[in-house]
Amino acid sequence: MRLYNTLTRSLDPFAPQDGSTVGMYVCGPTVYDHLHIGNVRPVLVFNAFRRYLERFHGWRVVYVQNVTDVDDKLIQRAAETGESVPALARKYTDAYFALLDALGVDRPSASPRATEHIEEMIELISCMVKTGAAYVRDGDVYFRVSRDDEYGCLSGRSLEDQEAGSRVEVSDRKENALDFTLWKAAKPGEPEWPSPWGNGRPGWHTECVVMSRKHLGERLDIHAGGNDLVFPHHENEIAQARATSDKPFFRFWLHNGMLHMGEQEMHKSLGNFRYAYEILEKHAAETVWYFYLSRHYRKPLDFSEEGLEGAAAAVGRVRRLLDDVDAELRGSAAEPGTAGREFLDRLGAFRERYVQAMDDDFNTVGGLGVIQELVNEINRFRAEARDDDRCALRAAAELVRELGYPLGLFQPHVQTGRDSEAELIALLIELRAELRARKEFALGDRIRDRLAEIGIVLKDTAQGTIWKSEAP
RNA sequence: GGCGGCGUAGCCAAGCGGUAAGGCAAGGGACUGCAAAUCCCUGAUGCAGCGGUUCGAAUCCGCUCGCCGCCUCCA
Repeated sequence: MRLYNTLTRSLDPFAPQDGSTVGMYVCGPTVYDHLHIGNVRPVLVFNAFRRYLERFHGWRVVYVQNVTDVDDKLIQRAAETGESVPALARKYTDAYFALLDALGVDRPSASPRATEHIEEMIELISCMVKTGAAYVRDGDVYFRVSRDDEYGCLSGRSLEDQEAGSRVEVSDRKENALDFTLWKAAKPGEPEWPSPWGNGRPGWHTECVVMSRKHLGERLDIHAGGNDLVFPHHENEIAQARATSDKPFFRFWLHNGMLHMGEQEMHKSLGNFRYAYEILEKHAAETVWYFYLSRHYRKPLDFSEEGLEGAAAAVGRVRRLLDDVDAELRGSAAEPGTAGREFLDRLGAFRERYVQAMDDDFNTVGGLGVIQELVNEINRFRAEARDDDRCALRAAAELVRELGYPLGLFQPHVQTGRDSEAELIALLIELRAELRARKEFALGDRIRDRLAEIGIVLKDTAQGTIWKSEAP
């Protein structure tokens, strides 16, 4: 497969270095508030990516996503609400994991906290101070960008370029406006840890270097995050990695596009944001996945209620097909005839085209298109297939579920009903068929209506009446 | 000022030099006692505009117009 690599600015062929395990690091949340709908994009996109690598390439994926639980924003928020920083961090860390669960997102292989790696960060910073890659000023420590010839290699901007722009505020403490903070001296009341430079806390850019190395070791395959992190965050990570080791850092840098509200990027400081949990109050998780993955991950995505409704309709059409097939084939176990086998032979091409799209820089939109075409194919077969071929629909439905899995779509509902329930419903359907044959429609409709009231929906098809239970 | 992105039918959107996927919405038809669902049919002679390269361009190059992002914490 090939992936667009921000580091090389080109589509590069990708495979894990050791041939079997992919080490992946995705920048996670700063837990000072609930995740907003923009934060959800990398969570969904890279989780889908992880699932795809595991299921369709057979690679094991070690997926690390950090939790930043000490930071200026957290301190500020705590001061506003009167809570302690750790309490605030715990509260929103819990909310973050609850959101992952609600979305049906897999838990990361590891979710390292910044506060659990203070010692290691101090070690790394000490190393940079020792070699002159960093310098100390009144209890603060800064990275010295002038010592790094390759600074700017990720974001494609030279030091000269940026100084010319000079939008960066010049601090009298820094040697260069672009020098960034590695360690920040604590003010009274702020969270603090002892260090060789006095009490303080680490800067944001150091934690990801320490935690990715610690949890991935040599498997630094992919580093991912929003494209707003390219500069300065990821640039600064690379600079620190280069300053502290000769070993190569991440080979692939993947960046998702921003979520827009109308014409603008959504941003808390603009006040045009919405919390992610609000969306789940109105829409199923599956709808949310479909919406986010129906646009290529590198492009900006316009958030809209209409978009979500369109996604819900698209998901619903596939869901109904799968539900109908499940209901129709309930209990049957036969071998398809010639026409059925021919139909199944045609299906392989859909899987191939799906993989082709997904392997091409994770083109989930193309993948979704293939699934929709597959659904159309199944529907056509379903409309004309003879009875002894219909069992082929089961394998077709399985294929839809297989292709949908990485995208968080079309997985079977948890089965809650009991066999006796199914038998009772079958009995009622039988009675209703008898009544309809006698043209006693009023009584027949009453059975259907009463069942609908308790969540059992009947549908009369050319192959007889099928039923399914509606999720409450 | 530097770096980068986007503009494809009513709406969303793929496409990466070989003759415009897919979804949503809409209309017509079939099926049906009624429901619900499904199936079939109908769509861009054209991909912001103008030039250029090519046998061939939505796709490459140049210019123009419009929109957006990063360069400061931000997914």
